[in-house]
Amino acid sequence: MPILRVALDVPLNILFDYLPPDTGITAQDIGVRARVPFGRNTMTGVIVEIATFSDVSPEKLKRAEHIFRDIPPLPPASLDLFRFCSEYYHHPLGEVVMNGLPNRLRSSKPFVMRTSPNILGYRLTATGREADISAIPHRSVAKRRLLKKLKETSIMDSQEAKELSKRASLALKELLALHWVEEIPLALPSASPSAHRTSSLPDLTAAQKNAIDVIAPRITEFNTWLLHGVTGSGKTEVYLRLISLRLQQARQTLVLVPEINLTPQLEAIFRARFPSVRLVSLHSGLSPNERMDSWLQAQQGDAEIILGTRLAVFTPLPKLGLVIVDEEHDLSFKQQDGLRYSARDVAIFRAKQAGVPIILGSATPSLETYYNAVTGRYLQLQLPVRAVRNATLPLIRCIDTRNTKTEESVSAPVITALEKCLALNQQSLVFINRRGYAPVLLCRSCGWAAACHRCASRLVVHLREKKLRCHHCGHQEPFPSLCPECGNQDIAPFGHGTQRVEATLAQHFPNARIMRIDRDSTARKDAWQQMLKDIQEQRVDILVGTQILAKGHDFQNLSLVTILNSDASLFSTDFRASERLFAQLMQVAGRAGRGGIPGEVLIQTEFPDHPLYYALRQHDYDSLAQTLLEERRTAGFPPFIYQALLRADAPKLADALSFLATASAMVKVPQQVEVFDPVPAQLARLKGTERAYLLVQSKSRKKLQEFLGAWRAKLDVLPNRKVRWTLDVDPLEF
DNA sequence: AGCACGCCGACT
DNA sequence: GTCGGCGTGCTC
Repeated sequence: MPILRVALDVPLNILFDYLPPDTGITAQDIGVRARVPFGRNTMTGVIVEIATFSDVSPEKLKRAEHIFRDIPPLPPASLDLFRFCSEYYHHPLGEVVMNGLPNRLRSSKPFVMRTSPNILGYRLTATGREADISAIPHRSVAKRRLLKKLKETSIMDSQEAKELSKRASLALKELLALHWVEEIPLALPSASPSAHRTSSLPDLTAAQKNAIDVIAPRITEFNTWLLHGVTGSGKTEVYLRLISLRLQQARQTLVLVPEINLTPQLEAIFRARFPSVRLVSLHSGLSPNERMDSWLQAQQGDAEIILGTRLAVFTPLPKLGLVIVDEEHDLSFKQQDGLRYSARDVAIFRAKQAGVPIILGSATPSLETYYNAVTGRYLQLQLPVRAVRNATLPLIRCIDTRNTKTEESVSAPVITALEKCLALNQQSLVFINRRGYAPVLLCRSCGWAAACHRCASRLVVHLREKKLRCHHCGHQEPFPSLCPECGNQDIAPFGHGTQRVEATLAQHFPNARIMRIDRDSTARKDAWQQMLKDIQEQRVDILVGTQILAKGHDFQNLSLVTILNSDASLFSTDFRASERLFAQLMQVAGRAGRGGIPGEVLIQTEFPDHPLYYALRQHDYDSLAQTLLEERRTAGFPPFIYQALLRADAPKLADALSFLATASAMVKVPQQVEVFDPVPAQLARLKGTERAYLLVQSKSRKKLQEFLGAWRAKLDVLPNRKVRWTLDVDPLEF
């Protein structure tokens, strides 16, 4: 009797064995979902193995209830990918597998295959053509519009229908029921290479051409390529040409981007270049059905370009031919809870597994990636100049705030530069990476500062909303009128955020059109897209905003960038702070002067001689990267060492710390592996739970992995009252 | 993670 | 005398 080995979404590091259902199973059922009894409930999991025997005693074995054969099974490559992630990140296989599936496949309801909305067409029946539109009630606007349009165009797809009215799908259903309209399958958009637009492609720079010429002959083999291009150097164009190559060979391309924000823009660019190609996007902003549609098209090999955020890295892609990770240095590729994977690293595994190239693109590669490039593990290609004719890198200057007065955190040279920009009708960007009005509310009498009661953090003043807010847990409370400690009225916001800078600039430039862009102002659905449009269409003069502005956008008429307050990160205890600050400033600075008008960047700082600002002024990523790498080498930090954290959360910090101490004491630490003392996390309390961690590191990734594996087995059986723990391999935050 | 079983405090 | 607190143990 065959035994089904099922991966279930439970935090247990085992598979569960089941007898096959009465309907039987076949070898083809590896990789399909099964509904099984589990404890008192039933659960849906994935069959990852079919065995001939079970170690579980026969009387305990239950019978699987149902095998879902509604969609094709997950291919062996996907199961291997999940197994790799489970082993490398030391996370239960069941959680890894179920985390990789769209929600619709995790439920215990069978998935009803509906015809994809894009490929259904509608047309009038004979009855429909004779029907009298005026007989339709006037308030049925959707129905009227649909019928009118159908009479004009004879066939339309559901996409077009939706554009006519939000209620189109409902109206269509009614019309179908009346037999006025019928559904017809439309031919899939043709994917023939000849359909690609080949005329009027942009001219390539020499460096772009070189990059393509170097990669193209090796487009069918695995290599990790670092495409290191300055801001505005046209990395996207290189992606497009390489994708086009693979499209001609009927291969799929997976494109990973750091944020949802960037998908619409990139999607538009890709669709414009490849109008007849099937492109799907995959990110957390989709509805369960949309996500399911995209996933299915990808899994069946119909979608040729898959554009998504980190979660897209788990999509089965039978014809994978190329992987692109844009802005590879971005932190958001690392998941910060549950399965703590790095989508960039998982993507490299996938490329290797499929034997296809992967392109890591960035203007400021992570030091890990850079190090791999200089040591030759990755192949590096440079794009050193901007792609737009006459566009040069902006001139970067520092304003020494030790001897230049600032008023409300803005110095006179910045004001002058903004004035000049306004006079020229060019746009400017004021970067301050801190949203809200002020980062802290202080009592000047007793020194009290408003703090979050659930987190170890200060509350941020949001003056416009008259609220104090915690940026970590979202808690908010009304703005107090007196100090709650001493009753004094002398409480005042201290420091500067986007709201405050916006207010200051509004006073200076009453006639300028100022737009604030941060998570608060872009929270409303589609707000950011609308704001982008306003910027592109020159309805804004000065942009005040956070890092949202830093990423990937082309503002053609933007000539000035000012950076107000970035010194704090210079002397942070986090050894990655400099790397991040540099990347961020380089990205923001890179917004200036992209369209061919000369750009200027002003940085207010008390440390203009700091090597980081020096490198920034020279646009010299390499020399700073070399310096930082040397520092990391001497200090024994990554990439010269491999790290992992054992993280523990508990209501009381002492419990978390003592759990970690026990965990550390119960294991023999092998040669070449170091285990450090438990310490409270940087943000020691978050949403009411105390957090601590323990650092483990080794020069040998293999030794570290072996140790973690053995340790985890012991941790699994360690009684952990009140404490929740996880392993974080290759941690980025401490 | 759920979910039950199980043994000790304040209530109809 | 019960209702219910959350400690401990199990899930094929």
